[in-house]
Amino acid sequence: MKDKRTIIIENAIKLFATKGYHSTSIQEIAQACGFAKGTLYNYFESKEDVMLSIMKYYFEKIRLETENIAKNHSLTTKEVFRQQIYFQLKECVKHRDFIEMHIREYAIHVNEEIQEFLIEIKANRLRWLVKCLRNVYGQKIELYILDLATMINGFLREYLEYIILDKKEIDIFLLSKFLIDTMDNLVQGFINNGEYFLKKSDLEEFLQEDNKISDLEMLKID
Amino acid sequence: MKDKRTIIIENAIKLFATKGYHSTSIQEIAQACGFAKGTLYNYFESKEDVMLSIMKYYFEKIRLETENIAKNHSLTTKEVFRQQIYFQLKECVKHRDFIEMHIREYAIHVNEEIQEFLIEIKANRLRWLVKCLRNVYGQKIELYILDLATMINGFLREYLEYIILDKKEIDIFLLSKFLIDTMDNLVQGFINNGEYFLKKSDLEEFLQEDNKISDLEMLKID
Amino acid sequence: MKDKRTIIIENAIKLFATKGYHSTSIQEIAQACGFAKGTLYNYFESKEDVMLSIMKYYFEKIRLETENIAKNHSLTTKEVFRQQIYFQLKECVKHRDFIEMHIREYAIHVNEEIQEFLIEIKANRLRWLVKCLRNVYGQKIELYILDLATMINGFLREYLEYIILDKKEIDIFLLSKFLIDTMDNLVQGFINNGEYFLKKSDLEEFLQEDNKISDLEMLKID
Amino acid sequence: MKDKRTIIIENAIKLFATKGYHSTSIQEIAQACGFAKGTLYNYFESKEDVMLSIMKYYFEKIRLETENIAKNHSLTTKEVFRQQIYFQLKECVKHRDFIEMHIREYAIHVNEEIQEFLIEIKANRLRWLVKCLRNVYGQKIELYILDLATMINGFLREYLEYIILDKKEIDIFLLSKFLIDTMDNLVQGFINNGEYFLKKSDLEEFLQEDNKISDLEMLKID
DNA sequence: CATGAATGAGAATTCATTCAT
DNA sequence: CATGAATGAATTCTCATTCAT
Repeated sequence: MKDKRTIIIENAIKLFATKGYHSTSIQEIAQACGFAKGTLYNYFESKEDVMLSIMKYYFEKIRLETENIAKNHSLTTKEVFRQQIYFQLKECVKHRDFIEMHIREYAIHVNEEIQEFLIEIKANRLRWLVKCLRNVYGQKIELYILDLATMINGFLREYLEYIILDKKEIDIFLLSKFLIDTMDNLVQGFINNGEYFLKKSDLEEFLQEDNKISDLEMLKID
Repeated sequence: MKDKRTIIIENAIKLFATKGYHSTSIQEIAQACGFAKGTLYNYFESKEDVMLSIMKYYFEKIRLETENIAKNHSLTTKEVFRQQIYFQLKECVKHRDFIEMHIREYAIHVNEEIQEFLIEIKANRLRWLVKCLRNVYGQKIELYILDLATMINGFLREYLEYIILDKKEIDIFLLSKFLIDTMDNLVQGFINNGEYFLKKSDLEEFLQEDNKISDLEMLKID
Repeated sequence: MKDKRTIIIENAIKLFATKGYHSTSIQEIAQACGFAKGTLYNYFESKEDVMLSIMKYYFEKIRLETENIAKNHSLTTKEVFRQQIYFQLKECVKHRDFIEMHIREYAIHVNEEIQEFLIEIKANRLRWLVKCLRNVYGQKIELYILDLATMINGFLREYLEYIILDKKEIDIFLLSKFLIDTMDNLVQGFINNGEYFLKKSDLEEFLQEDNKISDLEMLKID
Repeated sequence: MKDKRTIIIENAIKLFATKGYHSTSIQEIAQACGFAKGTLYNYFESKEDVMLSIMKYYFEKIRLETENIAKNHSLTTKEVFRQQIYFQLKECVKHRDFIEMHIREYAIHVNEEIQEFLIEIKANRLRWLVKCLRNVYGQKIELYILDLATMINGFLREYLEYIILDKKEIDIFLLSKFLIDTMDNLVQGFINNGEYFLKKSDLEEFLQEDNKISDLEMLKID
């Protein structure tokens, strides 16, 4: 049963990425899978459910793969972080279809459940980044930690867009190193200036962990 | 006649932002406007045309408003740039609905024309940022200018998302100053390290100006 | 007032002939006339009324023109008939648009009134042909007169179709002579054989004249 | 599956014949069939497709039936021709709805494909008539063969109209004999006079057979 | 009279979902 | 489980007609 579900998810994602969620019909997905339309409904409750399942499936997949890879390390925390970023980017390119869909139809309006799921993913990621930064730089960046996490997210997103949407051939290894260096620069700058923008209270609901998606807790690696 | 078009655009944008393009029907837009369904078709050729018009309307509006504001200045180029960013953010908040729609349905699949329009907007913005950076920092950052522009974009996008999607009350003036400071940090860091990532050849097609949308040349202020 | 009506009719006929009644919109007719849409409704009650008026207008026009031409004659009845046929064909070519529309959308379903009008036209034409034949050949063909009239109609229709639909360049003068000769042949044949097919009782309702359309009584020439 | 297609075609034809193509909605056809609207779209691509399918279906049906009937004959070529005409008339009456639709909406503007199909049918019929005439009368009528074919067509059309539109009860057997006799008269007359009107070059494109519709080659019996 | 914006009924078509086989 | 025909609600778009200016 897992097998057919996977086939459906992987075909659906491809179609959603190229044609968009709303412009892809169940019929087309079934056709791409080589199944009958009705068969899809034995594995998914609805088209919306396909979408939600895709998200759960891929985020979980990416989380697992990242987790597995980043286990054994007698390395510095910074190098661990760099490797994690590197592998995340690598996974993103590997699941290019999903990421493309995700970029294109960010927070696409399908239903409440998906909406909430995406917010959780976002919050989860922020918490993970904060934890990583804390591991790497220690207490001295506590004041700037939210701004740093936010900026890193923005950078990654922007570069990912070049890679995915504009199909640039980019050296991901170099990019991960470049990101770490840039991060060091920023940290140095923050410490010199003493300035920060975001306060913990600004992102309260993002930062407090609830148990909703403990089973997906994406990217919670260390 | 201009009046009704504007009413339609402003109601449509609100609906697109909250419900998404595909989940909003012409019927609903008409209802929100207090018009009959047919009336919309006296002002727009199709639903797609509503979407494209929205984009042209708002980008033009934002461009014009930014342009007007940033005219008289006996200020440093850096301060000019900060004010421009400040006003852009302000405009984004003012046109919150549009920006929300834009964030949510980035590169949404409507049709080719809209796709191309969005690419032009993106390219245009990159060129503008590059020009600003050159004005502010001069030749010494030429090597890093694409990375800087990319990062600033990512930075702004991420903070905008907090403001728009998560409805944070954020002090935009402070944010603009914080951005400039961060930018200074980045520049300093780049110059110290001598490292860069993006090469001119990577973004060739984005950088070469064509005349397609000279009439919209968004945000080309100085 | 007559003037604008005529402009409308003549533009409408052109459009109906090329695009068909249902595929031509009031908007298009108005545009072709250079009027506003509303203006049409000052001259016609509805689109259906335009169609009916077209038919009345053209049949009347053709009738009048034929009538005028065929007045002075010191000719044989057969030559008169030939000339009438000749002029009718000529008029048909002159009003090619109307005839084309008429051929294409024969008995088109617009409304009851038009339906009835067309039946009257058809009956009228049959009566006229019968009268002509009686004038030309006298009592001896009385038995065969309905078949003869029917056949002549069929012949003319078929040749007209070549001229109008297939845009053949055809010598109408020769055609009228050819028709008369063929008719002579048929008459000779009928008289030799003594056979006929249609009986007066078959076409009763067509043959009995009522006054419904006395004002149009098309083609009632002599 | 064939079954439902047939039900749809037969109901559609009835409605098209009485109300006209454009005044009949898909809804009405579905209702007449006892199906849901959507069901029609499982069997036909569009309303236009229904129309084209009707034409192909009926012309093919009539062709097949005529073909089957006219096979065994130890008869004169003239008698064969008469029987063929007889059966064609009979089929026309049998498929009264289709013929009525065909008469009423001759060359109706639906789309290019249907337009072309009708022209092919027309050309095909002309070629078939020419071949029959040649079989029956031999070389001596070669000069007059196009006029003869045209006239026979006009003749049949006119009488068919009485039968179909005016619902006359007519003895088709007698009509077929009457047609043959009339044809003989015409042939005799043509030969006596030596006159003809249509030249081969006038109908060139109609006469040259192409392979487009070889599979429908309507009424090509011998 | 002339205008043309407004109307809204109605059309064709799509497609997620159901369900009998 | 697999199928795919049937469904019908929903959608976009058209267009004859009205009517205030």
